Amino acid sequence: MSRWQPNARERLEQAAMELYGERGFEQTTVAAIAERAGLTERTFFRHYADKREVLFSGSVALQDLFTGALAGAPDTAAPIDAMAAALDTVGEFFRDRRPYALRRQAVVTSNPNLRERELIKLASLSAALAAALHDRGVREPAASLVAEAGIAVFKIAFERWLDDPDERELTYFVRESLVELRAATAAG
Amino acid sequence: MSRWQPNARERLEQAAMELYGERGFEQTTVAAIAERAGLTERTFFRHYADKREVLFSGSVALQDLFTGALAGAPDTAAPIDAMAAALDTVGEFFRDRRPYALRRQAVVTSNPNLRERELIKLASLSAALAAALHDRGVREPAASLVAEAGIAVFKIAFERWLDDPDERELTYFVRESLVELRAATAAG
DNA sequence: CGAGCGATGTCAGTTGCTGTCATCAAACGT
DNA sequence: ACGTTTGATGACAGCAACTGACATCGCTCG
Repeated sequence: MSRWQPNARERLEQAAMELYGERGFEQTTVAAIAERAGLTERTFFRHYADKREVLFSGSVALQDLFTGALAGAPDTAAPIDAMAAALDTVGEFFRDRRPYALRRQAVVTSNPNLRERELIKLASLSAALAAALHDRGVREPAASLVAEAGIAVFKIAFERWLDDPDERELTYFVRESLVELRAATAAG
Repeated sequence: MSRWQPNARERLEQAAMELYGERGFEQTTVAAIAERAGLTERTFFRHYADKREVLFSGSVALQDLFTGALAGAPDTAAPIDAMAAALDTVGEFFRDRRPYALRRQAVVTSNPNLRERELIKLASLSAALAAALHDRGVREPAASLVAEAGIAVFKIAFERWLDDPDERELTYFVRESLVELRAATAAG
């Protein structure tokens, strides 16, 4: 038998989500999270750089999925169409994850520090998408603009998806937002 | 004669900019900023909510300028054209501010905490722009999408403006980026 | 001229976060 | 089979960000 229980990171993440939800982010000490996970405060900081990061372990997976889908689009696809395909893939990914996303979003949006962290994760994602577009031969500033546009569509579609009482799929809102963006920029 | 020197906030901001530039953000203590400004640490926190905020006092002015310009566009202008007009106004605003913007951006981009703060200021600006578009009768999700697109254009144009060895004006890059965005979203 | 206000100072306390060293089970090499 | 190394954790000390409570004292207003 092992000296310690396995899955330390998972336990820390679950304890953090619970406590941030119960008492709020500011009112939760790292010591309390560690205690609920059966670990010490020092060990928390070995797994996560700070108190916010514990809610963002999934962001690398999202980034890999997103950039992979973008790179996997047909070479002949225009940048915006490759982005549309990648957005569809990401929409699929969240198909069964709405309950968790709802709980998590409630915690994140209720605290400015967590919102800041979320925004920098999206900025990192945007930079990765721009790099993937460079690999497709897209030049600046088009690559960065299409990347930012994709992130904007994703952000707004994601919000609307979580708010939707009819529980339509994320893919629906992603497509809706992309159509709206194209219409809005084409006008005038 | 007054009991204290006037312009405490200005002195704190200048001291902070200097020290963040000289030693870096992390290596600068709030006590050191306060000391250079001839004040105490406690007084620093009476003027600024935290160590980062001292670099962002100008963000409300930018937000007011941006939303005011958007609201001031002709009623007949399409949302994207109103945004284009507002972006031009903002471009003008920075005409003589490149030297300061360069110094400040060097400090902000060199520290993740400051980048996070900058991103949440831009998110707040985006929300204000979306609200101004609502006032113009634009509905969701178009309002938020055009707002986000405007911020994306501003961000990318701003970067390119600061990097430009030819020192062309911000307005030039704003227009360039907007044209590129329209071309990219129209394709396909 | 006295009362209250407002900006600052002083001080103690909590908490996020880091450096350093110790511990000990498991994997590894011989 | 046995010593060694490794890797995750604990224990502890310490710094700096931030907060609450109370004191100070010029200035303004009546």
